[in-house]
Amino acid sequence: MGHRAGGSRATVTISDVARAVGVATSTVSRALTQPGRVSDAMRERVLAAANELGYQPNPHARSLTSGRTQSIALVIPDVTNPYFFDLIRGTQAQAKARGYRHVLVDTEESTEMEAATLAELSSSVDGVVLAASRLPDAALLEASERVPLVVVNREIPTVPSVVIDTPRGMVQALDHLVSLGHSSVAYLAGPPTSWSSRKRWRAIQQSARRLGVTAHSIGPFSPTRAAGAAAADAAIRHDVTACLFFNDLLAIGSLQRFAERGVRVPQDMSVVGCDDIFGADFCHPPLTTLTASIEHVGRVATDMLLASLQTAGIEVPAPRQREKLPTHLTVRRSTGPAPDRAARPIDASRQP
Amino acid sequence: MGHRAGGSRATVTISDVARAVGVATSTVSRALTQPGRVSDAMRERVLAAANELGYQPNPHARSLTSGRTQSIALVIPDVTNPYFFDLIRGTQAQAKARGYRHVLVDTEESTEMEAATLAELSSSVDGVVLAASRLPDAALLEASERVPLVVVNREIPTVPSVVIDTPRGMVQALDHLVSLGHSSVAYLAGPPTSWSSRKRWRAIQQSARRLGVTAHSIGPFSPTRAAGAAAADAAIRHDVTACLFFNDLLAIGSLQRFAERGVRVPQDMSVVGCDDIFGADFCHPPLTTLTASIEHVGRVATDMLLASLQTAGIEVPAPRQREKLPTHLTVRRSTGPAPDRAARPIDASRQP
DNA sequence: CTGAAAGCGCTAACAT
DNA sequence: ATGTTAGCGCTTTCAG
Repeated sequence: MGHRAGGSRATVTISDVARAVGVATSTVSRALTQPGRVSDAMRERVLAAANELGYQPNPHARSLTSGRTQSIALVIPDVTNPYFFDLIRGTQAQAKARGYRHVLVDTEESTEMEAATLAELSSSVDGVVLAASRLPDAALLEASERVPLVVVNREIPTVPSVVIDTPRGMVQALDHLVSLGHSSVAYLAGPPTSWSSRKRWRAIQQSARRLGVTAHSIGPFSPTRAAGAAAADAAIRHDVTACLFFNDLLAIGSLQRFAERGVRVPQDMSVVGCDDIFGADFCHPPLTTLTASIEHVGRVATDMLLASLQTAGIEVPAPRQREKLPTHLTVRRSTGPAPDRAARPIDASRQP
Repeated sequence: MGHRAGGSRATVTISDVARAVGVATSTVSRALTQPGRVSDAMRERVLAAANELGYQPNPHARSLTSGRTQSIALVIPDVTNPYFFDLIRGTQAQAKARGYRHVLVDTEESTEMEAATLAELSSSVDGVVLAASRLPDAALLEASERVPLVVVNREIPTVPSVVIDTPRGMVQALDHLVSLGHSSVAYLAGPPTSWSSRKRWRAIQQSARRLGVTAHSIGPFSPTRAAGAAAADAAIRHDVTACLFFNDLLAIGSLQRFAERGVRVPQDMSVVGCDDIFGADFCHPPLTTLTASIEHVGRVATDMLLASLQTAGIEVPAPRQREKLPTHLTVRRSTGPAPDRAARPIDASRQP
């Protein structure tokens, strides 16, 4: 008997309601979904009957005929990463606000799984928000022809996107470090397939040249706390006084390692993270990092997606198809003046 | 033209494949979903053609006829809470492993939204994992008659559930505190509708009586970091030397407040959290807390749900319908010996 | 093992 | 404003 034959009758369909009211199913359908196209009296009666019978529309049947599913998907490489939680929060909140269901898919950093997911999804949701894709541009371009798509932190001509301007943020961070007297910094890079990581390094590199300081790119590292230890070790080996990390997870992971190795943050080493995730403000020491509301990114991406659904097929100037959201440096206690490196080996007591 | 008429032809359906192979649609359907019921040769041909044409099954059509949707929902009160991150991770991972899609719904701590969600979901997913429900038993019982349901951290006769034995954990925590010399502790309670919170307090209360120490229940508090400050203030006012918090979020939130008010943790106040969420190990000081793999909870709940789907309607002794998972105390640096309260006002130098 | 036919529950032209 | 009539894409009896 399964679950459909619970306490009451089996599934109540639209025709049960129609029969109860004594009208055609189409009338019920309209009363339920197109308020203006039936008389008020009729709407009342239908709603009453539907309520009475405990009618629940079957979304699958609805999708099948209408083509709309009233659901969007968020595709991310790793549900484990707190960064994405803020994104989930944003997309989920905005989807719900707009009456859409929210499907979450984790591709586990696998490009194949990502590709397969996009293919499947194209027939089961109205649109996709794709974050931190590991797929090449061409694949994304093709996917965006099959299903409305908004990519996050990726820029591809003609594909709608929302990116955070972290390269500019990295430049600010570098300025901050230079103004603190640092002249040799490291960028601890993210995954090689990460578009963002490459962009960030390029910005740092250029800015370093302009400022006349040296910058090393070290890595790649997995964007995880666990990899933070290796990143910290590498930074120490490169003899820099400041680190710009690909993300907060790496930075937070490094903090403990620095402590273990007797490298004081920020006295001996300044640390800058990126994203200002949950925890960045209460780790020890609290992290100087690039702040942007990831939740906001999720909302903007969702809005962009849903807006494009409205105008799908119609030749209306679609709303902004490309957003670049600003980020700013939040200075906490993990950055400080560069150690006086000359003083240390020669005469540590020079300072009174 | 929308998205269905991308670069190639419009949607490829099962009958396109059938036509290409020169067989009936039913044969294609079988070849795709019931491997054993067609000849191997036929399967090969169908698969080849499907692949060739870029056929993607339409899950909605599939659900409509078969009744199965190959998707489950996770319903939680607040995507914001890191506790649920781990749960999401667990359910999402296990669902995917079993070939199910994962729908995420946030009810925003609203009982009405939770009820409405459960009603809707009953026709759109194969089953629901419901965590931290704010609904009364009766409502859940009824819901579980309409859709396969597994509740997390809630126990209701006849409804499958996965709970973490935090009451027992709280007793351990109290033992730990008593062994450190504490004799007056506070329980900082969660939401009044939280079944878990009530259970925990009952366990603490009984255990305190047995151990001959005093325990106050203070609150309720919203289970958030923000509420941690108020909780800290309340604890200070109640003049206790140790706090058991409903969850880590509250505990972490309190840490900063204690610091601001000059209450040293753990010298002046011991703090115990619950759940061991992301951040509990790197906050300052690292939190003594009750550890249980929430991700594991998610996996177990999902497995239980999917197992019940297999046997739905069939009178087979369903697998364990009730799991109680253990938790254990992880001692970090937020708990320490009780301050020598007698000594302070009288003679602070008594200890040599 | 394969084909024919009947719908799943609903929406969307067409009619009226 | 409402009713009629086709299906959406697929699975599933029921026949062969």
